[in-house]
Amino acid sequence: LTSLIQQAEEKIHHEGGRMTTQRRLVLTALENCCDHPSAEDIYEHARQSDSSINLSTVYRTLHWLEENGLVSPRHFADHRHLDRFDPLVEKSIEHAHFRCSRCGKITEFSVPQLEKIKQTYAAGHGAQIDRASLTLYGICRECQEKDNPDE
Amino acid sequence: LTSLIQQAEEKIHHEGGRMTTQRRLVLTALENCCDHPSAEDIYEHARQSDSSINLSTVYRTLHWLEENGLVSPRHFADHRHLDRFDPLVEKSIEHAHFRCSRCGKITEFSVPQLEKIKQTYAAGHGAQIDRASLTLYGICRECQEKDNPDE
DNA sequence: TTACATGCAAATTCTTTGCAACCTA
DNA sequence: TAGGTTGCAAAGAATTTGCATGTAA
Repeated sequence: LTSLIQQAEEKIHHEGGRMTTQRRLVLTALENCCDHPSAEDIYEHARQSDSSINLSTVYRTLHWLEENGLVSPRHFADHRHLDRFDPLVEKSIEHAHFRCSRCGKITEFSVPQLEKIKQTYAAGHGAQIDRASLTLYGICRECQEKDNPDE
Repeated sequence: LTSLIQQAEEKIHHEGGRMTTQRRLVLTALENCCDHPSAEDIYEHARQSDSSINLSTVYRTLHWLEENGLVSPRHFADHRHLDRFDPLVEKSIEHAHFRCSRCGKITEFSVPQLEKIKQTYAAGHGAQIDRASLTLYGICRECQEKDNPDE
């Protein structure tokens, strides 16, 4: 298993891009600074090695890494940026979502295993679980067909 | 099963609040406008009935509904507001997260069922799944103990 | 040498807040 | 009538963009 930096280096060169000090710093921060760092966390960590690095560079690098499958963005329910809402009527069945990364379409589906997963975590960690959020990301059938109209 | 508006009406009165035209419009929009509406979607939908409604009212109502368990916020990976990042090395094991709504602490855990869930969806819908994001929300053991120090 | 990347500052987008006016119970 | 709610406008926060300059290959 190769490291994040090695994989990134390979991809960057493969695309005709360049490995820079700043990109190395962002990659190092991603691995070392903390679990689930925010852009700001990464910026602060990188800053300790090179105080001239800029926040926008961190954002640009993060986007690039994401597009190339080297980081996975996570969206936790903080207080800010609550993007989408589902109305809830009491005891409505828990559902999950699929989101197409190409066209953005969101599809709901039910996941019988979810209840069990919640129970298992609750039992194992003594936590009280209020709700679960499961989203799959990928390419929907329609978008795949658009990509390969001949098949 | 009672409707969202009925449940909201009950809760509002129970808390000494008031049912207003604007709140009714937001609730109606939540049920009718589209799946997974954004605050903006709800605003636009509500506007069609009363063009004087304000976006900040929509946000305030949405927050209130969320605090009272009547809507569930969802966080999809759009282009904006990518809050947290996980580095990914190829074929790293898929993990899920628990986030305590009280203290904000995030715990990772593995979910053997995830692989199966992805495969099932892919097979059923012809989609290509790139990654999954599962987060449980609730109260962690520590925070529960703080709430009930006597038990 | 020549694109590609960067820093900087300004622009955007999304969300929240203070406050006087308004309206529901 | 009284206190919860609203609209408005301005403040905040997080993120993106344009452009001249710097730099890896």
